[in-house]
Amino acid sequence: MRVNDQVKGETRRALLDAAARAFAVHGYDRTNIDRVSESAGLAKGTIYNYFPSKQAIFNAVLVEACTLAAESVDAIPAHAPARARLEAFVAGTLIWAREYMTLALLLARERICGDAQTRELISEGSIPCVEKLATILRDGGERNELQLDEPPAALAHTFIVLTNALLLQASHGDAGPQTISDLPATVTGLFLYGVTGQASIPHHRGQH
Amino acid sequence: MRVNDQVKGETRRALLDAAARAFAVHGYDRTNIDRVSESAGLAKGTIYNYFPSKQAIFNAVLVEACTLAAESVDAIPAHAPARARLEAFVAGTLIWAREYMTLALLLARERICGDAQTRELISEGSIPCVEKLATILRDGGERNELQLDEPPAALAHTFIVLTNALLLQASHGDAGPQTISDLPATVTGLFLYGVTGQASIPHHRGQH
Amino acid sequence: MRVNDQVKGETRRALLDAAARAFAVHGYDRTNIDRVSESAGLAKGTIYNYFPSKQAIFNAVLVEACTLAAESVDAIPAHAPARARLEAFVAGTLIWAREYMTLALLLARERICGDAQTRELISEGSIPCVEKLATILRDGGERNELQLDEPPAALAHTFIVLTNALLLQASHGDAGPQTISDLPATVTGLFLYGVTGQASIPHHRGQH
Amino acid sequence: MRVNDQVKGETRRALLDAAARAFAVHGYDRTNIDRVSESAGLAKGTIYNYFPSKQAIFNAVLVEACTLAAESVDAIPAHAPARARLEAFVAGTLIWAREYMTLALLLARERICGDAQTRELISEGSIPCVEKLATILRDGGERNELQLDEPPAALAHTFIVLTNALLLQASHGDAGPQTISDLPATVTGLFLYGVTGQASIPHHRGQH
DNA sequence: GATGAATGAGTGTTCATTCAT
DNA sequence: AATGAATGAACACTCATTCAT
Repeated sequence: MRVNDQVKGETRRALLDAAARAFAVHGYDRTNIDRVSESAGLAKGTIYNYFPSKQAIFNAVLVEACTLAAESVDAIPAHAPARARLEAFVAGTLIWAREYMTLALLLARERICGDAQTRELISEGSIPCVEKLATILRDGGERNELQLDEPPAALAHTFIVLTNALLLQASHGDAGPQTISDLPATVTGLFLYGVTGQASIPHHRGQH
Repeated sequence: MRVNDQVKGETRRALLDAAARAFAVHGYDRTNIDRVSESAGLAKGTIYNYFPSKQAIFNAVLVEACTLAAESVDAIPAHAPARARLEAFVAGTLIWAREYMTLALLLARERICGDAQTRELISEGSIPCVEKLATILRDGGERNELQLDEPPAALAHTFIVLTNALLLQASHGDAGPQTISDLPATVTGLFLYGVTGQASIPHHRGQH
Repeated sequence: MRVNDQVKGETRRALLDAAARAFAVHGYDRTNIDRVSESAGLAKGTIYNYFPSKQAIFNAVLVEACTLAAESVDAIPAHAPARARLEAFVAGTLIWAREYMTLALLLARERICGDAQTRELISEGSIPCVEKLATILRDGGERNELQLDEPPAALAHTFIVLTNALLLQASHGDAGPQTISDLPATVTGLFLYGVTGQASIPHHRGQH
Repeated sequence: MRVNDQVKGETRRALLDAAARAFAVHGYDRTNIDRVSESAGLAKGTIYNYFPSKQAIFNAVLVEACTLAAESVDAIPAHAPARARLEAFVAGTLIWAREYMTLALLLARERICGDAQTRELISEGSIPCVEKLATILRDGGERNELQLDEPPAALAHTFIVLTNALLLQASHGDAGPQTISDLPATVTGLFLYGVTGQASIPHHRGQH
């Protein structure tokens, strides 16, 4: 059935999409290959022409999510205050999270609650994001906008975990302070200045 | 008969303990009833004399975890600054988390990543905690120690999610800023004043 | 369903019997667990309460076959001419082969055509048989009834392979010289004196 | 077109070779079409342009093996003693077995342990061999070199089974009396005169 | 009440075969 | 004629649950 690469790519895409949906909704264990293939409009066996195992599809979905997440923060202004850059980071993340909500939630969940192997995978896939964030924080430190008690990379990681946790909370609807739209300002504010409302003060101070 | 009741209680306890351990380590789906009963030193069928289903044991474990977590924050000083009370809250949480680490991690995981039904269960079980926290925040607001932009209950929920996320991160070893011992100060500081290092200033101010 | 050892033993027996039948008729690969359990009158899962895997049942069947085969040659006269003892050996083998024909054919087939691991298993299980045979041959050599050009153990092995090959041939119905009843004399005669009909001559010579 | 036919023939050859190798190494059930085609350097679908089914390839391989085996015993001296002719028969068989070892072992295995249909196929393919052998034996009987208690055709069949069993045993390495090189003399000697070492005596007698 | 053998629906995975290209 | 993607029946094995003892 010699088929060109485009068709193959589309099939792969359909499988990844169906898998992402299923994994996001039901989690790894309760997702079953049968229904993934069905939902992709393909036979069960077809999955195994594209991925060697259920775990492999799962990993492929996560890796893709990491890649998209990394791309989503490409357009962060280089010469802005740290706070603005952090907000841009979260805002970028949110744009793709809106477009690929299930994927973003899946990634958030696995990042926080996944098993060791999965977290390791995500860790590796998140290196670009972490580095981008770390740079922002380091720059902020050097310009005395921020006072960092911890290594920038560690803070970056915490920032991402925090963002993901709040994204999940927001998605649960019982969210708390923020709607999803407010997440960038909320997360950044919380991260930088806590919930006490001083959030805007140093920010404005920085703008003076 | 008293003795029988006691024995029954002990059996139930053994089952809950074994289940908690298993669920914490392997998650719901990968935990199997067989091994739970084995690890409790009982026969598989016995579980079904105490719980109607696997899901029921899981729920019982979570409810117990919530109860323990609520008890752990009983001894929070009533007439202290908000920050100190929040730290005491996290510290109390950590004390039981240390003693029942697996249980605490299980609860944290399910609170953030569990399915809707599980989260609902935890939500209900966490009402005492949330109320306690909300009171602290409300008090802090009334005394002008804190400036709350959001309803105290919502902030309380966020505070708990935040604590749990950082607890998980810490437990993963790749933790970031804090060791588990530092969690109370870190979480409280982060929550109240962000990472920018102003953390201690209002705190000390509050102590004057 | 606390059940006594006898019932357990019977279940195990039923499974082994059904498995032996199936493996003998269809071979390892075409035997499927489902039908084995069905044919034993049990559910599929039950098999896995008794054996950890299909391979394990197969091995258990073969080991049992080896044991029975070994027992079948217990009653060989110690002080008879080598030929008579060899015939008694084959006759004993045939008695159990008649009673457990499928088992005997399975064993024969696997001994000759099984894969390396299976043959190794059978080799080990056949040590008692081989030793018994080797002793007969060695004795025959020492009494000058036989002239052995090869080590007795090697000859014993060949003798068994030969017996098994002819048993299989006989069972195929297109057998050739012998019916199954004639196998003891045929095999022994063939092994000792070939097909040329001098079979009885040295035999008698040996008796002088 | 001549060239196309030649190419077709070569493709068919490559497929048969790859199939023979695979079937010989892994057996029918564990051989999969995918790997056969791969090992032939062709696409999976191509096999089905040449053979209607897996079973058909298998059969074709066996038929070819029978043909080769038959050709291998073409050059048997017509006017020699029976023993020499039998040895020549085994020697011829061995020459092709050496060249096509996997094929020879496959054939041996299926001849002895194959299912009814497969054995029937081999039976038919072996008619030339059996007739050649039967003639040798009949001649030997008429010249009083051999005393046959059974129909020559039946003895011929037994002789072939015996040869195949010992070939397999030898190939297993745990062979017993003979290396493969010794097989002609061993098999013939065993078949004619048993293991007692009188093997050569009647032979020499026949030569006087 | 405790037991653990029995159950059978459900799972991930394989693979001979088909057929559009 | 050759390809290899698609198929789906079949398989070994798992496991929550039941229930006779």
